Amino acid sequence: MPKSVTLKDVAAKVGVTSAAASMALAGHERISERTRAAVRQAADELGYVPSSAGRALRSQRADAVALIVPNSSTHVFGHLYFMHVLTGMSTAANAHDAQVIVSTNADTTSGGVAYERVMRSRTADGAIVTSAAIDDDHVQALVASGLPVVLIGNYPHLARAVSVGIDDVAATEQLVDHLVTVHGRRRLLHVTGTLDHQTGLDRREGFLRAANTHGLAEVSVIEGDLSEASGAAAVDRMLAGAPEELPDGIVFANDDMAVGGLRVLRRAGVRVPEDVSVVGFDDFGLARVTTPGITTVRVPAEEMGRIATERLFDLVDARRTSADDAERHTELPVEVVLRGSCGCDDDTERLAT
Amino acid sequence: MPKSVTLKDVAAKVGVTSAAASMALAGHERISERTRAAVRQAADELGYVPSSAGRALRSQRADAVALIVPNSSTHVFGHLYFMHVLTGMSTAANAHDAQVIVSTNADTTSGGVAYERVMRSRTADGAIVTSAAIDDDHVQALVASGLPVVLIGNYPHLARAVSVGIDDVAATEQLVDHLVTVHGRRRLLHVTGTLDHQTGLDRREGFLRAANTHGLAEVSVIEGDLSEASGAAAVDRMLAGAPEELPDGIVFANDDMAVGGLRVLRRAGVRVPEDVSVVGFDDFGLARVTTPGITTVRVPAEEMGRIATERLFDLVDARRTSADDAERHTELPVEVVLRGSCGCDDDTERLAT
DNA sequence: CTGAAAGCGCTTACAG
DNA sequence: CTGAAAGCGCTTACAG
Repeated sequence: MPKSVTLKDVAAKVGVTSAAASMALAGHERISERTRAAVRQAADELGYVPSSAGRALRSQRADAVALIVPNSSTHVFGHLYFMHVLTGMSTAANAHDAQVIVSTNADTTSGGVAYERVMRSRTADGAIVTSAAIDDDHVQALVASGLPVVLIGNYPHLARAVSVGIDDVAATEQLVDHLVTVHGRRRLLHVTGTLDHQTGLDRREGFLRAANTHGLAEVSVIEGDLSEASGAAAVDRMLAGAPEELPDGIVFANDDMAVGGLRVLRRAGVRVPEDVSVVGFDDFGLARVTTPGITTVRVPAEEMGRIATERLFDLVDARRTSADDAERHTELPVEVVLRGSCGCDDDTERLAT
Repeated sequence: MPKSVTLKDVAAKVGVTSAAASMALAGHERISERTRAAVRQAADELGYVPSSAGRALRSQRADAVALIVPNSSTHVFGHLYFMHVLTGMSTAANAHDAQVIVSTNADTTSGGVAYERVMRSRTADGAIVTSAAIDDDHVQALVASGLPVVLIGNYPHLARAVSVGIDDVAATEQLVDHLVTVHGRRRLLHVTGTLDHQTGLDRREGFLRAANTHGLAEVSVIEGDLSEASGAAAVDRMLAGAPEELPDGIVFANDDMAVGGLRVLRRAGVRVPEDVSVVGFDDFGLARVTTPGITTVRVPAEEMGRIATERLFDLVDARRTSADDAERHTELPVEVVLRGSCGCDDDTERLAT
């Protein structure tokens, strides 16, 4: 293995102290222009790269941010979601010359201690936590500990936390509006997400609110868990009902469940969208690919990751200065994407306001 | 922000030196059982977590591994692929109490210097490089530098590199065998992947080899780039040919292109699988969801990530001992997954040998 | 203005 | 056997 080049090596080559070399590379005024140039050249020639450990130890800053993936989430939320968030984080982190650490909980049992370990060990200067359950004590503890954390999603019970999210209630209302207003659907079924997550509650709330607004009498709700299988199961249950009372529209709390639902409907010979309109939520990749394409709400996961990370760097920097108390929650706009599953034209995918 | 607890704090609480406390926590024999217990208790009470920077600086080891994502790849390869690899890496890294760093190249221009920076700065002890182009000089340089690196994929031109991959040639041959033997297809089209990646070359090679084995006279090849759009474009071009010479089977080098191809075929009124059999490659998530489902080869991306990381830790450890020269290349088995797009029964998804 | 020490937190090799 | 220094690589605050 190649011996790594230290600042001392660079300094020795030029004939200055390593302190001087450090300042030279930092472009410090007090080092003469000539010396600075010499040091820079020596560093280049030797292939010097500062040791992250040395720098971190001295500056008390790791120049890294962590994405915390709760152990339950890999299954509950899709791979695609995390990758979008990660992409957004990378963009922001690159802009700050910081590394991105992905922290998955090793064991399902001992749970969230891992969160705090990462933070207390100062491996990362702060963390992004996404898709945490409402009653996740570890997240609560992490936020309460005062370590820099930005949450993705809505956490009304964690009022002090900094977060980035969308308006799930309003977005779901928009979907229902569309089904009622454009496609004349009135017997709607909602298949919920996990109800221990705020998104699950909010999307259900949006569904019920819009149903109420439109005076829909025959609405039903089945609890799902965001998995393809649970979407399929919900439709199975639905089809077991009286034929004349079958819903003419299904609002799935995410696209995965809609995929499972579509499969069951197809096998049962129920035509989508002729007999039943279907809508999903997320648009992380699947909805575009099915036949028909799934009308859905596009969640800007990548932008959420990017903005959350920007906010996180604000927090980290604020610890040195103390310009705290910017806005606590950032809400991003979403778009409804119209495809074939609701009854719109599948070929010309359109974005509704 | 909470002041972080150091070893000195723990030591002070017990009344020993920090050196002794360090040894106590490490379970060192020379510290009495009583002291060890006292130190452990103090550490617990104070919530002590070792500083990763301090430890890394001292031990010359970061306890972290990096996943390097070449800038070109985010678009070329799917999000799902990286997430599978990342999941596998996390599993292995957790088992070694190591962090996972995701390193995306910031700028498209200056390119791969970022690779070496991460490594030379010792932020990570080693790196996994995946989906690198054949002529990627940066990867070559990284491997040549002697820093611990494990490649995912096949790199015949980098004979000394440690790598984990699958046999793309044989897998593609299996697909063709299936189309010919089971479904009687003989006029086959291959839509290639990117030909500056070994997988692209190997899958084409497998296609041509099998076509030759079966004595297929009317085969054609169109170059693609793994994107959905390029799959669609390839089929557009195919459909522009003489109707009586249209292929009766298409072998796409990945599922994304197959998705694009299916869309175009559907719009053109060509029935899949009745008129044309379609197969893809990867099975990272899309192929299961389309209608019909896409017959494909399941690439064990998660396992590749896990095993590559295990190999990487071997390399990192080998630098201290020197038990080098295990096997250079690990080849993992793949499965053909039969779905509806080739003509098999879509409902009972089967795995062929 | 500039040289060089001190110290971030840790662990091991050394001195007693 | 045990106490405490030395040093990993870095940068800033201090002494001259």
